Amino acid sequence: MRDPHEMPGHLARRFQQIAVAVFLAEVSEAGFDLTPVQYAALATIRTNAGIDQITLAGLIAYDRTTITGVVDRLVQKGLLLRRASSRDRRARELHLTEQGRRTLRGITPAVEAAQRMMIRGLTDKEAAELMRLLRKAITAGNELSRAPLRDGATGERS
Amino acid sequence: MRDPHEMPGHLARRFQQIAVAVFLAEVSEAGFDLTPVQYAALATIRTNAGIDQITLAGLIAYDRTTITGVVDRLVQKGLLLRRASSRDRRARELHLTEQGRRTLRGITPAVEAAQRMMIRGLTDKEAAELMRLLRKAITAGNELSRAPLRDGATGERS
DNA sequence: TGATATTGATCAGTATGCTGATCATCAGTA
DNA sequence: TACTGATGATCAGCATACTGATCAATATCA
Repeated sequence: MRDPHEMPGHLARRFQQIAVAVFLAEVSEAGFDLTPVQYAALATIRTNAGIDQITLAGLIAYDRTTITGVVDRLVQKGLLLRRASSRDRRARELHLTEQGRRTLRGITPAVEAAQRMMIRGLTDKEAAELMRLLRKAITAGNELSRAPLRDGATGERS
Repeated sequence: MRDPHEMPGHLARRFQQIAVAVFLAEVSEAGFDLTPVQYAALATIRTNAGIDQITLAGLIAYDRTTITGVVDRLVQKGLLLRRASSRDRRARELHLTEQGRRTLRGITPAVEAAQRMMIRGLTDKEAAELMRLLRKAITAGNELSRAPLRDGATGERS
């Protein structure tokens, strides 16, 4: 374990580094300008229209202080609407714009190509096993980061 | 593949997020103030005294523009010496200070505890398989990021 | 040798991600 | 109702990472 290259932490960082690079390359080649983080936020808002920022952060495991900037940039790009909630004046309701919906539809092939590209060295069986092991490790470690996943769909937050 | 949570890219990001949080928690609890990136740089310089910054970046797959700031902060903390090379006046030679060596020795147990913690949900066999699959995917994707790994030990750069 | 290309390092700018703080609002209770 | 605590959002500050540019020094080759 003395060699940093054999440490899980190093491998995690390196795989993530490649994943982001591949995502940006594929998306850019398809003519879009969207980061992995922005894509995940957009896709999550599509299936949760009117969601507030904290709940959004929980659904994709982003830090609450990070989500502010991400939403800022998506609003800036015209892909998102942020408006005050009528029920809770602290909260902001998030909605896709028509351009946001178009962007999501158009970008999907590039995103899926990127997912295949970042595991291109693995067989299908190996790729499936990698996903399974990552999910298992992530589930066990969920509470260890400041921004754990909050599965809102199950009503856990109620 | 429509659910972002099933995408390799999302899993990569989340695992890395947990890995960093675990590292910082363990290291901080042991009384040290060092990031994963700073640790890897320090450990690599220990076994490659006098290395220049570009070579260091290649050995741990950091971007060359990132390494400048990392080295800055390590020098600031008194763990590293950066001095001009006599053979190539463009280059900076990096050396550990005595405090840098002491820090590396003292921090090792915490670093190893962190590596175990971030895969605590897996059996030993599963953990080994996860490492193998990550290494394989990373090797195949090495050239896809701006900061690929350059294995200086094999003399590839000669 | 002299023009050209390459290389080591740095910088400005942008985008995550975090720590810790603040502010307004809401919810619960005495 | 007034107090207290919790919550949604934002902010300042710091540390990765990246894009693309610049500068000085070195290497290469006509």
